Amino acid sequence: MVSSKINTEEKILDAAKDVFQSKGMDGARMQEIADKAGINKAMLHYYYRSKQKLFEAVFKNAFTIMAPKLIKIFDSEEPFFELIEHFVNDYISFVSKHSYIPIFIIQELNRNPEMIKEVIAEKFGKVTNSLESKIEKLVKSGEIRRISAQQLIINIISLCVFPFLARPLLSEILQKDKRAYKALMEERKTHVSEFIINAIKIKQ
Amino acid sequence: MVSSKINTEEKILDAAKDVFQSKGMDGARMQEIADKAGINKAMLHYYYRSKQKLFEAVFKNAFTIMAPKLIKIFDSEEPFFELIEHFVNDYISFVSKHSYIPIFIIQELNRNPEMIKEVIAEKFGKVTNSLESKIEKLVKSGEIRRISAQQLIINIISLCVFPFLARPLLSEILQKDKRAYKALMEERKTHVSEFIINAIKIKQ
DNA sequence: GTCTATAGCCAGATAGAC
DNA sequence: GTCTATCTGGCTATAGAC
Repeated sequence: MVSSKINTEEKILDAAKDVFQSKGMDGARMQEIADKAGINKAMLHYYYRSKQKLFEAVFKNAFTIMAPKLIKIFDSEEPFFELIEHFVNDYISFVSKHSYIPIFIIQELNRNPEMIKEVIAEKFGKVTNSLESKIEKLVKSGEIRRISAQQLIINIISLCVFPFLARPLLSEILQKDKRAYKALMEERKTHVSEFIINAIKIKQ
Repeated sequence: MVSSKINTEEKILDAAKDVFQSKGMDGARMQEIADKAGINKAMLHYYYRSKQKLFEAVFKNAFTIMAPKLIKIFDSEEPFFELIEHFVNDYISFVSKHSYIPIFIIQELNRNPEMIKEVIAEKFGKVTNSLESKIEKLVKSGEIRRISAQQLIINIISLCVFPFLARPLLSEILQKDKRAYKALMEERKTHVSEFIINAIKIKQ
């Protein structure tokens, strides 16, 4: 029984996602994808022509899931401190559930930086400007400290994502097993936004 | 002239470093390493027996360069705020010069998390404790805000390293070319420590 | 120690029957 | 659409001459 008659095309994409995201483009094997999808190698080529094309489908998919979550920080009308709280909480929750996605995207973009131009569109350009001017306004009105908007954006994303990329290293340094590390990440949903707000808020 | 008669073994390790760090274990080709070292494939096996062994030599080397720089944050006797300033400045300088190393280590540790146990020794365990108790002391004496020592450590490392891992993504989002992104990283040498200190310092 | 030549394997891709 | 069988090429690794 199980997933008997969903689209073969989708079964392939699902299996490919697992394999590519854990092994990377170069480490992935078409045979393993076929096995995991419950079909044979020939079918992979029937649907996707080549390993490269299949990989691109998986990558674009991952990026398409990731981008809207990320873009929320640029794109909200909430008051700034609430925006930070919500973004940090939501984004860390998302990455906790899909921890393969960031390392996959980062890794493959470093392998082949040109890929980004195919997926990013100009979506981001406009929204970054709007956040930047929002931050600059808060600086001028004296609600937050003088700070570079771009640096602040980098900081927010860094604090949310990095601990998931570096989990093997950090969990060893901090002597945390899997469960304890997960608890630490859970804590971060509130810790990080407090940290950021403390860094920028001007006390009256 | 040039590097004519340095050890063949070192020439190999140098070439292997370049290739493994830009292509990863799976993407690297022994032929390319041989070409870059100016010798032939047979020599690679003569000196290192297998691709795996050569890779391990490169990985341990990279980790051995990285670890002492990282460990400085745990291991210094400076006053805490100065420690942060110096660590952030030095670590970002280091990563700027060797930007392949962090992505290489992170990537390969995710591919094979067991590797860490072979390289990390217990060096880290002791020093983390010492930093943690130092932070806890500052919390109790009211010099810095109540904060989890471990979260703070994660934050510091995140803010230093992540922008180099995510450069292809961030430089596209922020619309920075290579030169402008480098300038942003230069700025971070002071920006990040100010940000951290503002986040934790208690104003009188 | 260093080379050329090649063994041996395994991957991605395709042909062609059903 | 789905399969089996196979081609073709490229890779790691080794044998063996110098």
